[in-house]
Amino acid sequence: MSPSEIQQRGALRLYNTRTRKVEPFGALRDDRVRMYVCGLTPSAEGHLGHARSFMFFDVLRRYLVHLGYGVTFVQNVTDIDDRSIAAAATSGRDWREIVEAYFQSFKRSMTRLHVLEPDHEPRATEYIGPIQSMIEELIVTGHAYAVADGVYFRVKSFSRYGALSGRNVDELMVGARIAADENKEDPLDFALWKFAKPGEPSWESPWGAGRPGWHIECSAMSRALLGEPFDIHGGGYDLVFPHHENEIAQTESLLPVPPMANFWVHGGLLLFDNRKMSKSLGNFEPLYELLDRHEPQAIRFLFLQTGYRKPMNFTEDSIEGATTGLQRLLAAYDALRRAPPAGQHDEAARAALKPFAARFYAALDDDLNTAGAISVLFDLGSGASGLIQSGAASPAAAFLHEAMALLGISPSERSHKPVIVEYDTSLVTLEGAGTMFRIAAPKDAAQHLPVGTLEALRVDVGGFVALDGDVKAAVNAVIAARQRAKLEKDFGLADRLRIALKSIGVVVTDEKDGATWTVAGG
RNA sequence: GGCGACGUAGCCAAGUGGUAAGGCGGAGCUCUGCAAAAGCUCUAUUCCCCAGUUCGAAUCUGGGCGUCGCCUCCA
Repeated sequence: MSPSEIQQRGALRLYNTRTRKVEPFGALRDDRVRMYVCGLTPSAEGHLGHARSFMFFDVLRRYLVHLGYGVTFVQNVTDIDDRSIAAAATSGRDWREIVEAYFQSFKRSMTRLHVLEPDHEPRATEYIGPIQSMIEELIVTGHAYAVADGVYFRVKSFSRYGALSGRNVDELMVGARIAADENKEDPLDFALWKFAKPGEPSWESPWGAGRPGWHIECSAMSRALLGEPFDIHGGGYDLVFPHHENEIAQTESLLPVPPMANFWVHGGLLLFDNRKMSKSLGNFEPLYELLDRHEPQAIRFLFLQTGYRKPMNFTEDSIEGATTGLQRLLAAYDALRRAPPAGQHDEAARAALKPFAARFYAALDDDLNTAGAISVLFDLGSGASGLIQSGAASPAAAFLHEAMALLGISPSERSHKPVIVEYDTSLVTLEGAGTMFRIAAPKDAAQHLPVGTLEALRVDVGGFVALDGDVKAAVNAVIAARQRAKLEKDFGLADRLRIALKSIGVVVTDEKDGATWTVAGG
């Protein structure tokens, strides 16, 4: 089903933190959406909270592309900050090495989660020039000043300070958690440039050797890569204040006409044990570890079943539920895909699908209600047998594929239907109660597959599993032998073979005309 | 102390004025050598509590209780 039949690009509505309303979304110019999403500060391993945020923006990006926009997606890397310097000091390693290691680990996790690569991934240290120019402009225009330990932004010089986060500058003082600093004119002022202490990494500047403060890199890099105003500025809710408030102050102080960004979009935080998952609180499991324990696509599926703006509590129960649900949905997709092609009821079949597609896209248009959209997919999955009978299997499968692709789910092959070949059960023996599994492929000599071999040969293809061809043939041969045993009513042998396959991670599922097998997940 | 969000079945969760989506789990049935999968059916007279507005409220207003977040580095 072509989206254009039922979709109008202007129907997308998005919550805008800047106005605190859900508003119709449109590109500012050229049919191109310029978006900047605050990325990682790689001074520690990424965690699931990062994954939630970046997966959401990934879906937003995919949907904008789907709607026909060109999209320029920028995600920064704040590769210099106090914590990576501190980590370098305690570990004795170079700070660049530490940052690079965490960043590469994070990138691998993003790939496993099917998060698309940003178009630009600028690093703060690569934009020292533009950062310094911006600071210079702020000094010249009276919005910044240099003192003994660095250059600061003069918060009181920007009248709209606090508008994004709904804070009142006078009341911010009362909180008493803002450390007074003898150098600063005002406790609220924040650093644009920090002078280096001995041994710290630094760059030369007109004011003194040092490094950029947090915030300024985003103002400078978004300006350099997207210009102003751009369409969407995103990040986690915890960035609303002070990070995004400060970005606005820096950028808009130099802008004749605000705003810096049309839409400000913030993703809800992920809780773990009902507490915020956070580096500073220390309550998180490294992302790469979690991805080893759980199917990455199931994590994605789980997250998309909660509204992106809501705080969400991650539990083992919830990920198990999502895993099961996703498997069922993909099973329905497989059934639709494998159904015999429809006859000539093409138009009727497409019409049968239209209500599903309409509901699906209506949900996404409504502030990216992915949870509602997924419920439509489940409805479609439940009705799969009916759709097959009415000859709508093919367009239904095509629609499901498109819908899941939008959500970043790859419904690629996950099961292999073996061809039943010539077999000879005498070639199949079991040794050591399933610890050693000797099998013979139809033509080849016997192969030995110790426990764990298949696991070792797993190849991740779009999150699902394909196997090396020889092993696949071998497994098919065993299954063929089992089919023979079943035909001969030797159910004892059939069961032993199934148990043996299971012991090496292969799950056999009988069907009327044969059997399919999958490699057990997890 | 200031600001903000949230509270829907055993669990997760959609739904912002019209009479409770969906998922997981659970129960039963069908199919099946067995197992699994799949299909069908059932699983909240009710949306934290109280008061109010309304013909009508989970949805709006006021009050209360609870949980969480931001105000300091944080996706």
